[in-house]
Amino acid sequence: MDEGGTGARRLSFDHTVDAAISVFNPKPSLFGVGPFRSSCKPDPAARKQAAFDMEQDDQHVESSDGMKRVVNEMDFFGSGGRSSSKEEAKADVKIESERQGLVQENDEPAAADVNTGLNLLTTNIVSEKSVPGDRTSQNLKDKERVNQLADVRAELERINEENQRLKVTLNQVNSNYYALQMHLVSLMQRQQNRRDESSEASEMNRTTEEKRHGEVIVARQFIDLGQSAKAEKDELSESSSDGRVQEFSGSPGNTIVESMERRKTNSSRNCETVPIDPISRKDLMDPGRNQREETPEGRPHPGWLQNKVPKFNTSRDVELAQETMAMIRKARVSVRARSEASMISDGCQWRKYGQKMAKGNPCPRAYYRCTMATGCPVRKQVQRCADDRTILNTTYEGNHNHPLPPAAMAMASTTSAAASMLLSGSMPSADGMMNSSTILPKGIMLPCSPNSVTLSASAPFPTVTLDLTYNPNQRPTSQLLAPSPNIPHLLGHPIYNQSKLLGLFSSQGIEHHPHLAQNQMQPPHPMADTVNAATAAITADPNFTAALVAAITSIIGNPHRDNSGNNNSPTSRNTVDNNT
DNA sequence: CGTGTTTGACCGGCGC
DNA sequence: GCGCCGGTCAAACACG
Repeated sequence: MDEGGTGARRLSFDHTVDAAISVFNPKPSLFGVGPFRSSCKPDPAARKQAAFDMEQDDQHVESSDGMKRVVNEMDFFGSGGRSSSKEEAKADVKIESERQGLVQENDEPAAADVNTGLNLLTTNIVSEKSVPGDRTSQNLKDKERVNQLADVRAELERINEENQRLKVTLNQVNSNYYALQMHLVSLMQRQQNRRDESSEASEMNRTTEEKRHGEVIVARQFIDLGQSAKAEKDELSESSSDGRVQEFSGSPGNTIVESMERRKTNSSRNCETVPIDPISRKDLMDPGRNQREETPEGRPHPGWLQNKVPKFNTSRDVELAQETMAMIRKARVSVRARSEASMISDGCQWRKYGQKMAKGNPCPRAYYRCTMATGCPVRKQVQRCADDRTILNTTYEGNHNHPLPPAAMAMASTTSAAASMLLSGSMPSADGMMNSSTILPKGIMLPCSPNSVTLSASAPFPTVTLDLTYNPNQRPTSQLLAPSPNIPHLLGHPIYNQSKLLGLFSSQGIEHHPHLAQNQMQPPHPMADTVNAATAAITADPNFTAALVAAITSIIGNPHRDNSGNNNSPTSRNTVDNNT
């Protein structure tokens, strides 16, 4: 079919999600909305299609019987719950364009393709008025058209079915992608708190304990996260455990959680595990709830959104969800990174609109506004740390209203997950660190940097801080670390042995610590092996792989991203180029 | 000339 | 009400 049509469908869906996903949504770029959208508009043959792209309601299409049918929008991903009349209306519209294309392909007389196909009976009427000698040939043409129409209808049905499948698959990929982000970032946070708590314990005991159970422990963490999703459904759908299994196994896209279930049954239960707070579990899925909440047609997306997201049966639920969305828009994500450059590179274009001297900090605070799209509300503040001026503190605020370039997806994904976590129920206190130590399995250590994720709900806006800085002198002696805590955790995964990925945050100061780069190349710590094991389990999932590929592509596929729209120092850029 | 930066002025929220 | 402070605006300026 035409690219425009496909683009329209994707655009419609992505627009839905884009409006609902938290701070930085990578999906528009992930699925290439822009090119599709632009490509479909200029085509005159697809003009009607493009009109539907605009999602203008109540467009009237005159059908063959002279009746005017109403087409609300051109959503080929429309759910099966829609009325059949709308389905027919869409089919009619689609057939028109199909028919036009076929007529031209068959090189029929010009008289045949003048008709736009809006009124198939018109030709018959005209033929009846024509001379009898032409009737035979005209009937043949009509029969041929009918045959073509039947073929086109069959093709349309097939394409619609494929669209449905694609829609489901897309939803599942998106859902798994974001769920995994939240899970992993949440995991990082819990690990941090766990580390704080366990610092009192004996280092030797913990070392042996982790060596013995590390793999199982990490696996259990993901298992518990999987359980969390399950438990959420339990609370909401009151389904039995058997029903849960059926629900998860019903769709291929839920294999992440499903695999967690399987691993749960296969893994050892030697680890001490305290059940995750149900509230926290439920809130882990908040972004999904938000996704669904802002579906334009007021109906949920299929796939995980139906499976894992609380259903809003009351206006209060909707109200709460709206409040959550408002919080997400207000939420801020702060990224601490070492950099001598004036600004870290995140792939976006920024325009400085102000600078102020903040109280208590001799370094000025710079205000930037996203200029990748007119009216993009995203802003960020950049300020050096007063204590350590090599640390750059970047605070993001707002939602991008435009597709993000691939280069911006990495940071966007990280901050998005962080913001989602921040606004989830994992934030127990009004102000302070997330205290989840009580819900963590004992002895779990993950390669997160100290204070890698800090949550604060203090006024005026909740803020989550991703600490990408690293000071080897501050490494706790009792800490069992993966190769380098300063390595950015792409989608929650520690990045080592991937030299190309070193460029991701190189402008954020890693280049200033050559030993870190060396460290990253060293064989992973035994604890890191456990992380790798868990990582491998997750990355085995094809849905995660797709999301991860998109993110990695955004990193290594754009070595010159730093040159776009920020004023990083040449040193940073050179480092990136060298690493890529 | 267009674009981005600089910088003083302005505004609104908040605490006293 | 006043002052402080954070955030934004917009004119002036710099740069390619």
